[in-house]
Amino acid sequence: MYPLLKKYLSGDISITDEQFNAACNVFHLKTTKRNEVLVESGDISRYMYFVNKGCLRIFLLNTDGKESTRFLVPEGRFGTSFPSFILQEPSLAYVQSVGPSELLMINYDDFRRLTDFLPGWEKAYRNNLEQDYIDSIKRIESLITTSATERYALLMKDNSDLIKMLPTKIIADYLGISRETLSRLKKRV
Amino acid sequence: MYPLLKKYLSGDISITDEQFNAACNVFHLKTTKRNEVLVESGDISRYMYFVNKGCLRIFLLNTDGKESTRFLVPEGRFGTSFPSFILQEPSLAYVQSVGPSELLMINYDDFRRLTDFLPGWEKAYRNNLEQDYIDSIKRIESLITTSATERYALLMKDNSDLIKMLPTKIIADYLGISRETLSRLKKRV
DNA sequence: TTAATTTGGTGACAAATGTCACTTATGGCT
DNA sequence: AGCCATAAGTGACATTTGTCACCAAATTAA
Repeated sequence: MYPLLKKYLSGDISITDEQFNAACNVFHLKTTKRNEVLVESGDISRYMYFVNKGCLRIFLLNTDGKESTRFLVPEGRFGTSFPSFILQEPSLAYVQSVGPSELLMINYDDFRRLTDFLPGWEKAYRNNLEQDYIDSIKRIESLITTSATERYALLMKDNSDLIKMLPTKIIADYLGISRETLSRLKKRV
Repeated sequence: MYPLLKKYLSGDISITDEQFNAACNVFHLKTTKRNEVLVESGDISRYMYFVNKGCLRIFLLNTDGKESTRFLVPEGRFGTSFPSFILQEPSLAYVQSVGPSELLMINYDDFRRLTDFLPGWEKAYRNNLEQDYIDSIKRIESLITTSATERYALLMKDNSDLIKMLPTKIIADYLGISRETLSRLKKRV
């Protein structure tokens, strides 16, 4: 069961089925519908979600009703409103499944205790954090150094699968531009 | 010596002078001049720098010669070209000290081994990573959700000390806008 | 299947920001 | 102290992007 999760939790070293099963006890399966909201803005994000199938979206809603996508979490990765989950304080962002999804959720205390079951987790978690941080640095760089056109071209090159499966409006607010602007970029590029 | 570093390395638990001294052996003091470049784009960033005095700046240089500041590292924090250091691959960014600074540098292998000397480091490092990641998420949010005017107002509120000590052009490319635009914002806000 | 809703595209115009050229002010260095 | 290089400010104009209104296409839900 859940080979993606097992791979993710193992890190460098392989873990036994017993160890993995013990860890699995603290994960709960949640099946979501399209556009289902898992965390509302203002809630404390109590769970970390592993995307076994589907895709999560973390987004902000400003006072004018405009949405901005902070992150997209593809299959095989953990995601949640990270600042809220880690600090256990109210979330600015919403967490939503963009399509019908299969999530494995784990609460804060269990997440912090994962290391008790899983010998490789301490290091694997640190590596994942480092990689997520690096990804976010690259996102910052693209936002401060490139125009919308370049950002779209880059996303198309690196994440063409995301572009294919997600509606334009989500891609647009992930890039930090309006739907209309993206619509026009598509013609030019 | 170096109370700021000791505090940072300790994390939650206090460490003894002996433990700290052992750790100190792998740090080397470097005194830099204003605008001194520590890592060139294309180099592998071999050191993590602890800012004991002064301020570091991590910036990108595009083909037109325009600079963009990815991060500013204040006193009492670690900084380097993080993706390059962690992955030990060539850096896109430059690392520079904005004023005369006092840095404590540690090479990659020693950094990875810090945990051998310091009982609290594993956890402290993870906490710092989480916090740095959260900070970068907030930066992404401000870049995708707010206008230049709002970003400047927010920076002035949260980091007025940085604004005071750094030249306008650095603040401008940290915000991802041109010097001229920032100049005009200052009058309006 | 159909009706309703959502999404995507486009024109016209507005607003924000960038670019260039130039002047003034500042601050580092000898 | 004084010179020089760098930084900051500003006007005019170009470019990019956003906003609004509207229609077409696609997708969802009944």
